[in-house]
Amino acid sequence: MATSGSGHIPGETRRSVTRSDVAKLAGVSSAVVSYVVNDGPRPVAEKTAKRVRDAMDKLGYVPNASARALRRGKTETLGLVIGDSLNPFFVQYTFELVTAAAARGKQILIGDSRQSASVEKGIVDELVARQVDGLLFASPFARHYAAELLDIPTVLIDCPGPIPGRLTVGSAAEAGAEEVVTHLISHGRTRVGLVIGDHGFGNPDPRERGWRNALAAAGLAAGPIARVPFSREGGYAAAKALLCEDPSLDALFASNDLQAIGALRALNERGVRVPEDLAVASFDGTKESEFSWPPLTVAQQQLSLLAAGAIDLLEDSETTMGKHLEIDTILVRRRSCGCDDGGIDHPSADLVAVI
Amino acid sequence: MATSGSGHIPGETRRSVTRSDVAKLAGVSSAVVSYVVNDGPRPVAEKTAKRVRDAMDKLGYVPNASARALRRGKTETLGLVIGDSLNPFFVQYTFELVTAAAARGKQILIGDSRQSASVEKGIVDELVARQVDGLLFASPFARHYAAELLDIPTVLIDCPGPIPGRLTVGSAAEAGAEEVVTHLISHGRTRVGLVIGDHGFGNPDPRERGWRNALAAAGLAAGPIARVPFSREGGYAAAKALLCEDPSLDALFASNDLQAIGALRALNERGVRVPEDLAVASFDGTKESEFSWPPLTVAQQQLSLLAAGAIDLLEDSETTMGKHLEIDTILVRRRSCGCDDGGIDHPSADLVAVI
DNA sequence: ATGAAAGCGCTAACAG
DNA sequence: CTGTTAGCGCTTTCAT
Repeated sequence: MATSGSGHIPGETRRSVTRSDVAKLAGVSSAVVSYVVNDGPRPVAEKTAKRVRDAMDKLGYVPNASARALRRGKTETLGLVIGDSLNPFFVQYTFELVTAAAARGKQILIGDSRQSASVEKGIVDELVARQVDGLLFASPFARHYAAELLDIPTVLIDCPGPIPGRLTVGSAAEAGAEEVVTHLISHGRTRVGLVIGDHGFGNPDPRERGWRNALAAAGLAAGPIARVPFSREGGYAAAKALLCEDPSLDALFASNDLQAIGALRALNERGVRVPEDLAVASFDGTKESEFSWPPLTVAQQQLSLLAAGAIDLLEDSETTMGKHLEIDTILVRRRSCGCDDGGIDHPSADLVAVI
Repeated sequence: MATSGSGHIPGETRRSVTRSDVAKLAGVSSAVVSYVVNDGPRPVAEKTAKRVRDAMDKLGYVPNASARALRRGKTETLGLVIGDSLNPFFVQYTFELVTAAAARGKQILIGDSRQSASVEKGIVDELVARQVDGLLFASPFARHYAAELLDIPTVLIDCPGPIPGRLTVGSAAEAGAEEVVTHLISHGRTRVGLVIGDHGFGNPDPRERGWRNALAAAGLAAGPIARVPFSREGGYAAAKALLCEDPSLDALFASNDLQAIGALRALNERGVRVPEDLAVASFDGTKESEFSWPPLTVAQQQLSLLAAGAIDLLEDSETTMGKHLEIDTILVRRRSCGCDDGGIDHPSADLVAVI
């Protein structure tokens, strides 16, 4: 036995260790190394297998994923295309998707289309070039050209309703929005404004419909609407505009957390008290909504369920076609609507060390 | 000419279009297709090239990245290992890294180690298997075992100071912390607490040193310290603990935005007025810090500079070795320290449509 | 200016 | 149980 523990000879040529290096050192054929690495398709004598594993360790062998993908024609990898990777909602969604995929032994490659159709085209090409086994889309353009790529299984993961012939996943947005707006109304609010985006996920946006439904069911007139980007800045501008447009406003429903958080800043700046003067609620329920001031009452999307569902749908895409998976939102009551807010959801006071 | 516009025959076998399909259709050899795709290494007659391009379009040809990587031995891809991909700081950092890499024609593969050394090991193996040309680490474990993989260029991207023989990038954290704490003191604060993490980036953490320096320079005694996780929950717990530990506290410096945001919620809940009763500042300067209430005064890290520097360092890693790139932080004054806060940084009021 | 062909590292028949 | 080998799609040297 050589004494070189870590197995890599410094200053040596850069070529990486291959399967045949391992085979040579273990005194077997390269096929056997393959059988050991993949635990099949043929059995290997335990004694031999051990020799091979030792050789792999010694040489620091890592199988070449490109070669494997080339040979197998599949990569155990999924592609994810997002329209805005800085939005905490998609950040959390991505995290859950990666987790769900990992549980099924799959990796995820992420691309941010930056809301641009042409950038997105490039990303999809790249993902296809990398031979992803499936594609997940959280992007406005998806429904259009994704139709051309039907040779690769595709799921639209931020989709408000079924689309014929497509696999889709989404929250029950209309019902969720209606529930949270109804809750606002139950606090005695009668003039509820809406902050919503323009090129959202559906037309009219189901969150807008939910807001209308709640108002109508309570016999209230529709409040003013501000259409702004789905961003903190958008919400900030919207709140300012709405406040000056309609002084009788006593509540606000925002179509995502980001807009609500922007609105809160505008409100706080002007000394409008939330919830006393104006109640606020939003749709999404990201972590950030729990730590705003005041903490936001939200229709919370169940991301781990959505994510697991999306991955499952992709897995079974051979057999399933044209299915829509809908997950209910959860009404989370916090301070911004006027409910009593009992502190954060998962305290960790035990972890404090004060000196 | 066939009339089938999109070029893909539905119901046909799944095998994807290869270079030789294109070659056949264009009536050239596969080598020529390669020359056209790569614009070299041999010139191609313009007429021939056009025929090839037409064939590619017609067939919807996308080069197979695995085959190319296998042949070339490189992937034009970088690996990024993060300890917590949900932290907005790393989210923004990642975004900038992807942008900087894209500008140089490189992709980035991201892995989240979830603060676990063993998970991280798996991620690195996966990245190595995928033949990344370089590795970026924003993770506590990096400095240890990354030493074994010196055959692949590596940059530590969240590193407070030089490490012999390693490429490192980081903000001037000690100076930045000192500047922002000094600023707190300039508002007349004399009892400044510290909220900091445990297994941070350096020991003692440079942010802690900066805080001490500022206090010492002003002839003030060190305030109380709370050691908590680098999370919103951690900051929440820390503020509660510190408040009850030391009622004379009139300022707080948090080692990251997340902790400060958690602290703000605890303070707001208790009716402690910020900044009147207690000033707050933090380190990082993510977007979230601009939209908290009150907005946070921060030592802001210059992520686009750090990211561009990190990518450059990796590019030149052949020639450069053991370099540390340090970028200054920027003091951003907002309401939480007692400064007048003039509204958000990039308003977009022009984008509002009110109905 | 273009074609033929070797070979990157791996998997999976097939043959012992 | 293990060895031999063809070939995945691509790049590139060597011919032509």
